[in-house]
Amino acid sequence: MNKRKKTSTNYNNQVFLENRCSLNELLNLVSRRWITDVLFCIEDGSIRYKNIKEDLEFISDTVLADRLRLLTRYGLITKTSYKETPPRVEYSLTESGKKLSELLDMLCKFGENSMQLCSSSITIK
Amino acid sequence: MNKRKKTSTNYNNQVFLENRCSLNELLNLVSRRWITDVLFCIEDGSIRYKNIKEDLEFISDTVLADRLRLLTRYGLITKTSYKETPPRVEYSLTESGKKLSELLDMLCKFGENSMQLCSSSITIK
DNA sequence: CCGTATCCTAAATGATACTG
DNA sequence: CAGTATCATTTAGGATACGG
Repeated sequence: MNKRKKTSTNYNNQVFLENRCSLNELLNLVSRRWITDVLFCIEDGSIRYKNIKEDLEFISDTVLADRLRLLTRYGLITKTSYKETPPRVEYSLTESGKKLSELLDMLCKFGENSMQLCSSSITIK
Repeated sequence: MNKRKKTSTNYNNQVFLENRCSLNELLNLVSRRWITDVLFCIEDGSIRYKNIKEDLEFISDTVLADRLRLLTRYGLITKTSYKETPPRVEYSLTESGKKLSELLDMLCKFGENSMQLCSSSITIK
């Protein structure tokens, strides 16, 4: 979405971590705000931009467009554009996307059952 | 680490998402930079602050201290302080931490086998 | 309808100096 | 040794306006 500064320690550390373990790259993708929600929306049948936007009422255009681009770029969803007016675009999960969805479900269950989540990680200093 | 502003859309959206699905809270924790690396370090036997700092050569004191606090707060590791001089503090994984570690391993394998990671998510616009 | 471009705010991360 | 306090930087996320 934004340009990165390629000389910062911040940038270098992220590169270091992603080279160290590919989990870090995956988490950097999957933890972006709204992204798993977008994935689950599509899986549950909200396959058009407008539907997703309605389901996730507070998501902004910039972010939704960015998340769809990322998910497509990583091969987790596919985009089909029909040449009509007004334009129609549909998204669907790939096999890889379905697999990831299952893994995320397991993580979610772990969170609910085995961890003391606080309903708001963000209140923790 | 920093205070949050409780009136921002940014804040409200995060609360919305964490209430919507606890996966979001878990991901918000687990995706913080260095945190899985710290967890794996401890699991692999680097149980003291200094050891972890050596293993993760570029991590800063502020971040390492913060990540240890978070992991402890969420019950993923336990901290044992020995009243000696110089002070000795040791960390170890809880059962919950070990379980999470396994799940993260699965995610990691998924990333390596089923996804086209680009070795640098950060170069993607 | 499905986005993009631009600009701005807030949060995450890091550097430095210091302490029990 | 194992951190904390303060401050600065970088990046993610959001608001608004607009376009094919």
